[in-house]
Parts: sequence; structure tokens; C-alpha cells
Amino acid sequence: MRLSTRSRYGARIMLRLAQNYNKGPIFLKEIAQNEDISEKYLSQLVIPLKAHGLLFALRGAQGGYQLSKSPSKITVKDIVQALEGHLSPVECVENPSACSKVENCSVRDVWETLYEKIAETLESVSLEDLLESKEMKEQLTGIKICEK
Amino acid sequence: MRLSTRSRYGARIMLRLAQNYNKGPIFLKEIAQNEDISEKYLSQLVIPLKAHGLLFALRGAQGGYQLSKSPSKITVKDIVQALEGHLSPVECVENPSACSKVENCSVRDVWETLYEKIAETLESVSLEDLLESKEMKEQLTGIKICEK
DNA sequence: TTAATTACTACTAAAAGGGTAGTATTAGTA
DNA sequence: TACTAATACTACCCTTTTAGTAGTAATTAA
Repeated sequence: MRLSTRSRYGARIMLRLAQNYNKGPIFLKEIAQNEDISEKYLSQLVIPLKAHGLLFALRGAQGGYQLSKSPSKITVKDIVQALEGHLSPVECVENPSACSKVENCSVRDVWETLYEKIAETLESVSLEDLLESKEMKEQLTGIKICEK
Repeated sequence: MRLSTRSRYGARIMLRLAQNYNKGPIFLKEIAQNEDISEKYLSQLVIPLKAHGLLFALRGAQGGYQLSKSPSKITVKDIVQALEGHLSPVECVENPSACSKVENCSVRDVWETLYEKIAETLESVSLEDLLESKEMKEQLTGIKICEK
């Protein structure tokens, strides 16, 4: 039940783009340096995010990436779904024909509930929320420094 | 974010044992045949379940496995935790020292909430609950047959 | 025209997933 | 005491996934 680095890195890419929403594109190189992740690897993660309409690219020199909608309209669920390919803990939840015992499988009911909770939880957090919480944390750190 | 077959099969083993609670041990062979899973594979899953005190074995001829506590006291969380080794979607949630950025990482907060929801959901379902739901389903199927 | 950027394709090493196989140990029973 | 049916333990193995690396092509601002 571990998320891959794809979702984790993806969330960090998106949060960085959210910080720059309406302020022009950002180079992947910059994000890679800031977040200390390989630029080549990030360039692969960006593809499904683009395919899902979460961001768009400007090619060529002075290009970069930008969110394609407001941070308030993009949730962590969108990001994870784009990068993991699915959200459900077992296949038969999203695709009942994957198992012939689906009809009277009580265990499956648990997995289905779990899926709903996961989806609900991730959908309840938008990039805007993350941004606010990030700014709060940074402010707190700032105060600490001043107190010294 | 997929559960491995270990948890899924494990839940089915445990549910079968719950059905026979206080009625003596069951052979793994029987469970394997009933659930259509390799007996050799199941024999590996049983080890962590035993290590976590969820069941115990009787060795030798006429041996088998039994739950070591009442079905009402064993939850799906216990089973998944025993078989997956962990419940958290990212390592830094259970083990903060895994990442140096833990302090002011807003993304991590989402993973932490997710972890709590997953734990809460799986803990809310006991083997007894599963048993009841299974019996309900079987009764419904029975009625359908009678109606024909 | 050049330099900086994204886009695309191929490859790879390591780990995890999902088992199989064989032997050792234990214990009920004839 | 054998025999047999069960669990216990150890080792191995194939396939898929993960987490990248590498190189080249296409695009475009300056």
C-alpha cells in the first residue's frame, strides 16, 4: 500500500507550479534543483499530468510548465490518479469483471469502502490548500528565526 | 496503492478460520482448495499471521490452524498490517527520520491524513463483521434459489 | 543561428510480487 | 514402532514494477 515516488514527486511539481500560478511558466530544471530530484525523471512524470489536463508546456527557450487550471480546482486525487493510473487498493473494485467471485465476496466490500475513503480523503485537499499550509509553515519558520 | 495478494488471500484465510472458531482447527489444504489458491503459497502467509498472534497452529497429523482470539477482536487492519508489513502510503509517515524535509513538508500532511483514514477504515471492520455479512449474502443467494 | 528548453524513445539495475520445490519436523493412529 | 498427514523451514525462480539514466529530436526566444 505504498505510493510510488511518481505521486510524491508529482505532488511536489504541482505544488511548485501552484506557487507560480499566473506568474508565467517554470523550467523543469528549476524544480528539479529545488526539490533535488533528477530532471530527466521529472520530465517523465510531467507527461501523464499533461495528458490529464493538469498542466501545459511552453516549448523552446524560455519555455516551461504552467498549471492549466486554478490551484483550487486541482486536488491531490487528480495528481495521484494521473501518476499511479488508479486509486483502488484492489483491481476488482474498479473493474468487477476482474474476479468471478465479486457477487458474494464480503472481503471485497471492505476494499470498496477503503477505496471510497481514499478517494474522498485525497479529493478533499486542493493545491490551494497545500499552498496555504506551506505558507503558514514558512511563516512559522520565519518567526522562529526572528526570535533568535 | 495496490494491496498485494498477500493481504487479500490472508483476509480469506482468516475469514475461513473465523467461520470455524471454537469448532477445532482447519487444514491449510482445505482452505487452499476452497479458495482456489496454492497451498504452498498460503503456508507462507500463515507465518506472519502467527507471528502477530492472530492464529496458531497444531502440528502433525490432524493438525491445522485456529484463530487465537475471537473474530470480534481481530480487525482487517491487523491482517493487512501483518501481511504488508506496514499501512502507511509513504515511509516518512511511520518513520519521520526517513526524510530530512519532514519538518515543513505540506505534502506529507496529506499522506499522514491518508494514513489515518486508511487505518481507521480497516480497523472498523472485524472478522465478526465480515462473517455476518457473508452469512447475509449466503442467505440472499439461498432465497434466490428457492424462488426459482 | 544559437542556446535553452520540452518531447520522445530506448535501455537498465534493483527490488518486489507471486509463486514453486524440496526437505525437515511433529504428532495422531494402526 | 511404523506410517501418514499435517505444519515448518529454506532456497530458489520467473515476471513485473520501480526508479531511474541516456541520447537524440523538435521547438522557439533572443
